Amino acid sequence: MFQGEFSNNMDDKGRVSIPAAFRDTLKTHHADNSLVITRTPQSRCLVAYPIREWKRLQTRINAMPPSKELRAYKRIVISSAQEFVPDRQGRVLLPPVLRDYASLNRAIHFAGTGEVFEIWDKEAWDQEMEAALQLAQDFELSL
Amino acid sequence: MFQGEFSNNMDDKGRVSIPAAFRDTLKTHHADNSLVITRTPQSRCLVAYPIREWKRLQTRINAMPPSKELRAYKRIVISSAQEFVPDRQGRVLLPPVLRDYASLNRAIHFAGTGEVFEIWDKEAWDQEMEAALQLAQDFELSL
DNA sequence: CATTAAGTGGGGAATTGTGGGTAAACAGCC
DNA sequence: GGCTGTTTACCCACAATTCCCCACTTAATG
Repeated sequence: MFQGEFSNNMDDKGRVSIPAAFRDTLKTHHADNSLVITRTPQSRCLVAYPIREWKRLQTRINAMPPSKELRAYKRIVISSAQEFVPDRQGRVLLPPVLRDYASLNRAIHFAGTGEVFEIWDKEAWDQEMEAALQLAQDFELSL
Repeated sequence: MFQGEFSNNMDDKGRVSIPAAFRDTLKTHHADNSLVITRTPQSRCLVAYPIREWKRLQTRINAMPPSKELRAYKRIVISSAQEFVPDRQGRVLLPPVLRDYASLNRAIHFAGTGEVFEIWDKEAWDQEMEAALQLAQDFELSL
């Protein structure tokens, strides 16, 4: 289970430390410290899957009937997917394609969402938070 | 398995480096570093097949009953197909026919799609991405 | 305080990508 | 055919990126 939020800095070479908490859950729950990182259509951020979860997603996708939307989804999610093994310091080097998509600068924000975790540019995350606040506020009033 | 996306530049002579990751999977999974590159009717991009995959496609095509559509398909896909062996630096020289079809300029984008990979003009790819994003946003919610 | 763990920075070797040079192959043209 | 200009194949050299290691800083721990 990936839980909690963490902020780390990407260095000039494009490396970011995966939060230790996440590396731990990888080790203990997956016995394998590699990650598949890819885009996601719903926001301008990246998603990191443990291999097992990634395979599950793939089989779910392959079981779906073909459609325009599915093709689009595959283009976004599947084609950009790459496997990463953190280096001895627990970092991964994010390639330009992924960096660009999520417009990652120096400050990176990690957010655990259960089976996977998201990788955000800190600023983008903060904005998303603001927007989410608004939405949730209005929502609560109607409760 | 061709996975991940990569961007490289085509030089003035029309040469592009095949991403090292793709050359690797060619080496390891096909023991043969030659590629068949051709047009695809689906989008304005090129598709690169390892020889084995190319042959599979051919046999599938040959097994089909003749039709107007098949003839059109063959014209697009088969006739433009050419075999390439990357040079010592891992590049191929894309001939004008192929370059024109995909309107390749300097910035070239490679996208792995499993058994094959696609070759796009970077700009065209970005546009495709935008469109795909629109389509896929609602779609993902249903996963 | 020493000690451990986490994040960060940087050096150097190896790999990958890019630019060019030269000679062979090819095409068009007188 | 022989000449000429263009394209292609093959080679070398440099630049940029990536990989793998070590070291420093800061914070948490006993």
